[in-house]
Amino acid sequence: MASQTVENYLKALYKLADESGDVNVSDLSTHLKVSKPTANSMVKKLAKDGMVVYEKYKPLQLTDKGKKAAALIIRKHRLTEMFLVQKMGFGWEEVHEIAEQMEHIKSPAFFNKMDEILEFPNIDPHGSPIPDADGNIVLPEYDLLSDCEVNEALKLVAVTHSSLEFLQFLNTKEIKLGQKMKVKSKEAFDGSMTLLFADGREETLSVIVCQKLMVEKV
Amino acid sequence: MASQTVENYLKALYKLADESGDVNVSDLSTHLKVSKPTANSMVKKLAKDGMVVYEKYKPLQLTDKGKKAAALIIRKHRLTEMFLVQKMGFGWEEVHEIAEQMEHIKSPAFFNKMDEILEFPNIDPHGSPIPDADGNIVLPEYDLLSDCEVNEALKLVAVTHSSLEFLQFLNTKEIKLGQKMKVKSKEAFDGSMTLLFADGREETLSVIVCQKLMVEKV
DNA sequence: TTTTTATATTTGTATTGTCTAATTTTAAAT
DNA sequence: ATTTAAAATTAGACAATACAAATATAAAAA
Ligand SMILES: [Mn+2]
Ligand SMILES: [Mn+2]
Ligand SMILES: [Mn+2]
Ligand SMILES: [Mn+2]
Repeated sequence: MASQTVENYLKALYKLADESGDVNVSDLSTHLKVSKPTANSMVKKLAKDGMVVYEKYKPLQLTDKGKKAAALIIRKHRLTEMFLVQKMGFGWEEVHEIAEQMEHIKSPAFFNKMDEILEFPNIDPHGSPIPDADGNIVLPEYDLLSDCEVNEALKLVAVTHSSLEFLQFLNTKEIKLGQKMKVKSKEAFDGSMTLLFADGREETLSVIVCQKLMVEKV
Repeated sequence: MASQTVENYLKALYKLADESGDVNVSDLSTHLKVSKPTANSMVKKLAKDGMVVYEKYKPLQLTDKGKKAAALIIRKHRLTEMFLVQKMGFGWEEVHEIAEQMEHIKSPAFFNKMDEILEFPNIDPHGSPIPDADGNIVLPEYDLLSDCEVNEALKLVAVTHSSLEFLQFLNTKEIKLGQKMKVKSKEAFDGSMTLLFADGREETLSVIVCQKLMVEKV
């Protein structure tokens, strides 16, 4: 059974590859807030255990085994977040830190029960897909709000960053997943967008925010 | 913040003192399935941290600080067990192992939410009292079923051992907390008791079982 | 009181996961 | 083509947690 430490490395490798293609030891050390030698020696250990393909000075790659292990941890993380929000009444901004710990619980029965109580959800409270029990994940095809044009009718389906500060900012603006909206205007100068929500509300968001919101055309 | 390892030692010291008065290093090493030198060095570390009063070759004692820390871990354990049974549909025999891991989650908000959802329970699914948020615990005054006499009217209020095997045994006999019963007979020879339940059912239980059941006179 | 046994402790070693400092390799800039 | 900078690796150390073997102490038995 992998230690919590090893599990966190696997998850980090998976996420970094997902976000930015090639992953190097520095990325990993930055993401996990450990020194480069620490990340380096862990990578060698993971390679020895068949989790990572590793050649000195080359980008890191998870093996299929490593990917599956990582996906199963992410499954536990996201099921937990969904449970905390849907069944325990937490806000979407409060659940990440708790899930960060719960994802290491060793009990298939516990997570299966969560899954069942939640009626087998496909996404977590931030719109990220939940891998299935085999570690397979369906990557949804969403658009970045910042790439959308004036007059497009959209639905907010995911946020790509789930920091406390960002989610609290969205809370103050009453912006939630599932909301329908239309792009009213887009500033050429700074990329900021004014959105018209279904309930008539209008909000102007900076490009920095729009780049973190994923939408679907409706 | 105490490590999971340290938390397990504190909890073990608390439980052993509760069950058997004086605790020595061997008891601790047996209970936690570690060698005596390992237990010995941990005890010295706990003494240095003000959790344990320790003098070479003397019985071990938790300080008030150590007792409080232990009680707060036990609080998390028992709240979790209650949540798993009451809100997630687990059987009382399934929850101990999961709670053993969940008790180490660092998130007051998480356990406060559980407490609230459960409407501030006083006992866990096995009838053990749940310490309050300050680590104070009310020790209930129950009787051992094995000490009761013929014809006494009783209510089952707690089990003193929660092993999977014992709880599964009780399940097969459909014996649950809260059930009312009367002692129909008691064998002088082997101490076994025949109980008459409120629903008319009769069960004969060995003294070994009766010594693990706590009752209240009604 | 001496001997035996059980318990406890010390000593020395291993593993995991971390660090800093020094060195090496690769990539980028001149 | 050299030089410089960034990235990666190696070397050496340390804290936490564990063990086995050797030794010491206390308690029980003779
Ligand atoms: Mn998360
Ligand atoms: Mn984690
Ligand atoms: Mn328990
Ligand atoms: Mn535990």
